[in-house]
Amino acid sequence: MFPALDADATARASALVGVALAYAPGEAVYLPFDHRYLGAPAQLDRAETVALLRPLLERASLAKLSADAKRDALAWHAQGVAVAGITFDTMLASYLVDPEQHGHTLPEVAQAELGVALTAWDVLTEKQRGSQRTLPEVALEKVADWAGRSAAAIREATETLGAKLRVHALMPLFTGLELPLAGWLAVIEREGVLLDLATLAELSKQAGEELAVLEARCRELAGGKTWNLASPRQLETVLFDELGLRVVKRTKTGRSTDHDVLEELAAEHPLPALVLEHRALAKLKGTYLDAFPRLVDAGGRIHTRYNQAVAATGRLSSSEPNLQNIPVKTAFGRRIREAFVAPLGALILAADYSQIELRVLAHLSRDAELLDAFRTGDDVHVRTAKALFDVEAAEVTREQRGRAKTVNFAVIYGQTETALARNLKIERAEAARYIEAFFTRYAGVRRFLDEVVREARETGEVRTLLGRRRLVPDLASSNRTVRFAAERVARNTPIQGTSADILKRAMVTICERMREARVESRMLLTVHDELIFEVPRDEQEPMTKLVRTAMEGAIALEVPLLVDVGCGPNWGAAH
DNA sequence: GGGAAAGGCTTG
DNA sequence: GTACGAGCCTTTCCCA
Repeated sequence: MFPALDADATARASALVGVALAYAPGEAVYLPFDHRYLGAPAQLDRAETVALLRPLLERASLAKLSADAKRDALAWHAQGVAVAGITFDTMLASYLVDPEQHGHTLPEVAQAELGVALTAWDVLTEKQRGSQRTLPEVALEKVADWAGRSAAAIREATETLGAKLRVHALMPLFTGLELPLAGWLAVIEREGVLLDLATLAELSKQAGEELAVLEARCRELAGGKTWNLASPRQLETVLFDELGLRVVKRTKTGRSTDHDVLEELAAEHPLPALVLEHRALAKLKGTYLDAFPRLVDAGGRIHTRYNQAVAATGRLSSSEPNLQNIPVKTAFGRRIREAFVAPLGALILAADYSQIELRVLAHLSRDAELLDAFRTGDDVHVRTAKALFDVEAAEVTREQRGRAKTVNFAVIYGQTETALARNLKIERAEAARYIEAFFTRYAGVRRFLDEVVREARETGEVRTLLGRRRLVPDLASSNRTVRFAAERVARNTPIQGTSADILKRAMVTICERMREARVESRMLLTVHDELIFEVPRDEQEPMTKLVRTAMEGAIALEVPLLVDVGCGPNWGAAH
């Protein structure tokens, strides 16, 4: 099926650069590797191979294909090569065709698209307990064979996936949004964000002392017994067997001690509240305060990975470390954000969309009341509160606004009255009344959501405003639980996914404009509806304008998009 | 001793 | 029997 590969050329290219196969030079380059493989295999000269491949990679018409464009761009940048003209990416294409059918790594795509079983990385490197070969330690013939087959699979999959992108009208999203975004994500990841280690150390020390105090008090309350507070199993024994507290909820294997349970039991005994406090603090210490210092580079920066082919709705996810779940809700948690700092002479600029999902819902549903709320600039939660509690805007209490906010989100998530009741800690009938009141006030929203589900049943898919699709086969399930879950997915995905489309489009535009304007500012982080930048002080004003303009103008909706921008010495102060 | 599952916590 | 989308930590359990 494929022209015979020149074994020597294959081996040379593979081994030298990590693993790259220059295939049919002059036409295309297929890159079956990512940045982890740049371990400079010893057999060949790195500079020689970089020199060999550089002209291919830096010329737009030549460097055509890639399994994972972002990784390639990162890896090559480390070699001093600016990859240009990546025009395909099997990972992103597979993700757009069907985001959740299977994973989108090259072996998974090869299996699904071609029925070809590629050797897994862990098999190639003979990973066994405690040991794994590095690429240079793998026999050259094996590496070459692996690289060659991978490159051939990319070539084949590019054909099949390209056809599917066209059939499903996904090409504009692919070439206009996801592919350019991949390159910018590589730049963002490479840049990293500066951490103030002294702040983290101080907070860790405080947390440690507080945890010790909590442990001592818990021990007293448990009758002098010492146990591991981090163990739900042991806590179960203490609470229910030794203290005789009542069982609120069960897990698969025992009696639950989760947050809701402990909150309820707090009314009967002082211990649960202390355990809650301990858990929250231990979480912050373990996940952020103690983990981050180990992850910073020599320049004090921390580099996350933005996964572009994971979330089924089209959102990005962040890992190693996840910088999209940095605490914000508690006072102590917010102090962790203060450790994300700007270097001397610069500021952190944070820009976030105001209520983007509700605005998207207003646009998609064309509901008159919701459109009016956003066009007149009213507080939409207050509007909902007026409907729920039958009061005038001026009479809405904070408590009522908070409940209305929860109801607004409940609708976006397709929540049922049972779940809303549990969430708001009210009777089911009361929750049902809220939901009914919401849909009476926003009648167009109900029509829209019903229509989304109806159409999804017909077509088997839902789409976002930019045409991103998600398949929902479970709408036809005979299992009620499964079917209802699919209906919630069908209702929520166009809203969450359209918001993701908008933010991604803003990211690409902003990065392009920043490059054109030759600013020193850098985009550092993205958190679903928020973008974080590092901005030299003398660029604060132009950057504020650039970012706001691009975000608010990312797409024209039936309602305005509003962006809040703030600056400060750190992430915490920028809001 | 390693890996997977379970339970729980963080975020938009 | 029910909230949408994610990732990471510790403990527990199982197996070689």
